[in-house]
Amino acid sequence: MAQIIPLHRASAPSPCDSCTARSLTICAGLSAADQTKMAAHVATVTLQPGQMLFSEGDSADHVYNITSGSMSVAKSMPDGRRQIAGFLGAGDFLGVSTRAEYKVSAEALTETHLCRFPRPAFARLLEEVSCLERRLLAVAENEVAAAQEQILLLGRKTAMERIASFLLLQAARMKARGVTDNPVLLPMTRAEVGDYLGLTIETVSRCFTRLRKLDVIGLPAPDRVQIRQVEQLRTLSEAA
Amino acid sequence: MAQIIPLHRASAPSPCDSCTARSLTICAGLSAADQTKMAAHVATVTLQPGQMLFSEGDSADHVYNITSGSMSVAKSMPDGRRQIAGFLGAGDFLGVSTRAEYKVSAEALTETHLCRFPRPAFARLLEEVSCLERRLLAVAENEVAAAQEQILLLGRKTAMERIASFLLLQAARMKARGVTDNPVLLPMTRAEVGDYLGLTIETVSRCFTRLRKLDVIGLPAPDRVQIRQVEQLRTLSEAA
DNA sequence: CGACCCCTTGAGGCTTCTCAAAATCCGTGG
DNA sequence: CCACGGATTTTGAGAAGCCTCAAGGGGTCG
Repeated sequence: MAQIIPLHRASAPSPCDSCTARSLTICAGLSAADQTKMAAHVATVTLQPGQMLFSEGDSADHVYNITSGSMSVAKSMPDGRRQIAGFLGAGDFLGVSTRAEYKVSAEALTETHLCRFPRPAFARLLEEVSCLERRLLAVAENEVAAAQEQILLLGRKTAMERIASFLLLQAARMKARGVTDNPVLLPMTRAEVGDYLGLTIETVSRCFTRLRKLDVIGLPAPDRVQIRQVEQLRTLSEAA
Repeated sequence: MAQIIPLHRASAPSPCDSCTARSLTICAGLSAADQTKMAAHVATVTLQPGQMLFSEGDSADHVYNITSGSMSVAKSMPDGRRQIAGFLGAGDFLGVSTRAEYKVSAEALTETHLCRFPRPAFARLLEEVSCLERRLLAVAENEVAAAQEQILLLGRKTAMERIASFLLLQAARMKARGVTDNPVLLPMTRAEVGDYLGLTIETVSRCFTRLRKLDVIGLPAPDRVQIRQVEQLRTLSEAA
C-alpha cells in the first residue's frame, strides 16, 4: 500500500523555465513567446515513489504536466478495493477537468517531476495561447480512446488476455516515447499491474509464469519482460 | 443480435435547421449568428432500433450529435465478445476524435435522430465558432470521468454491485435530463445491459430477480425498474 | 546477517459463466 | 378478442476461472 505523504512534504515548488523548454509536450511546437508566457506561471514539483500528488476528493486547485517519471491514476472503494485507471508518463496531464474536486488519486511510481499551474493561471493560459485548447482536446480524445480499450479489456478479456494486451500496450507506449521497447520495462509492482488489470497479484504472477514457460516472454528481472514471440503474444491477447 | 443495416438504408440525410434550434446542446447558448453558421452545414439522419450508425474501422468522415433517441457505443473482439463502452442520449456527440477511422461502433437502441456534420465542415466550425472548442473539451473531460467510473466498476465490482451502480447511474442520468427518474426506464435489452456491465444476460437477470425479492426494486415491466429503497441500492453498489 | 518487501507457488472455495429449458412478452393475423 | 410464433427474459444445474488464504523464495538495505 502506498504511503500517503502530504504534498508539502515533497520538494517545494520552485520557479521553472527549463521544463517548458525540455519536455513539456504541450509546448513542443509553441512559439517562443507562447512558451515564455507559460513559463511565467509554472512551478515544479518532485515526487518520490509512492508519494501521492493528490487524492480523490481533494480540492482541484492545480493542473499538472509530467516532465519526467511515471504516475498512476486510480479510484478506490470504501473497503479498500482499488482500480488504477491508467499509467501516465512524461508529457501527460493531470487535473485538466474543470471540477471543484479531483475524481481520482494520482501517485508517483518512480521519482517524478511535474510542472504545476495554479488553476486560474491555467485558465488564463487557455485564453492567451490559442492552440492550447486544440491540443488539450486532442489529448482528451486520446484518453477517451484509451479508456474504451481498457473498458473492453476489463469487461470481456480473460486474465491471460489482459496480461498479453498489457505487455503489448506497454511495449507500444515505450516505442512511441522513443525508448527501447524490448525488453519492456515495468516501473510498477505486481500489485499495481493487478490493480490496473482488475486482477490479484497472484493471478498476475501466475500468468507471467505461464507465459515464461510457453517461452513467449522472458523475465530477466521482475520489472523487465523480454518479448520472445510477439505474434504469439498478439494471438493470446484476444484468444478465448 | 443487432442487424447490420447500411447507413444508406436509413432515411436520407436532409438539410436541417430545426435541430440546432431545438435540442442540439452544443448550440444552447450560442449566438443566433453562430447557430446559423452551424445550421448551414448540418444534415439529419434517422436510425431505427438496431441500426448501426458506423462500425469499428469505418472511415471517420462525419461528426454526429444526437437530437433525440439513445445509442450505444461498443467495441468487439474477433470471436464475437462485445463490450459496450457507454450509452448516449440527446445532446451527446459521436466521432469527434480526429482519427482516420472510428475506434468504436455506434448503434441505435431506440429510434434516433442525429445531426450530421461532414468532418471538414466540422473543422471549419471549430475555427468559426470560438467557444465550440471549450465546450467539446468540457464534454470530453466528462467522458473521461465517466469512463474512469466504468473502469472501476468493471475492474473491481461484483455483479450485484454493478447492477446497483447501473440503476443509480441510469436514474441520475434521467433526472439530469429532466425525465422522471423513478421508475427508471431501460431503453436497452438485458443483453445490452450485460455487454455494458461485463456480465452475461443470465447474471443480469438473476441480479434483478434478487433485488426484486429483497424488495429493493420492483419490475412492473422488463424495461422499467421501480426503485423502492434508494439507500439500500446505494449500499449494495459498493458493498463487498 | 537479518528484516522487510515483493514475487512466486500451492490448495481450496466462490462467483460467474456455460449450457439447457421453461416462462413471459409482443406483434401479427385470424 | 384470441391464438400463434418469435424474441426476450427467467430459472436451473453443473463447470470453470479467478480469488482467498497460506507458505515459501529472492532481493535489497540497514
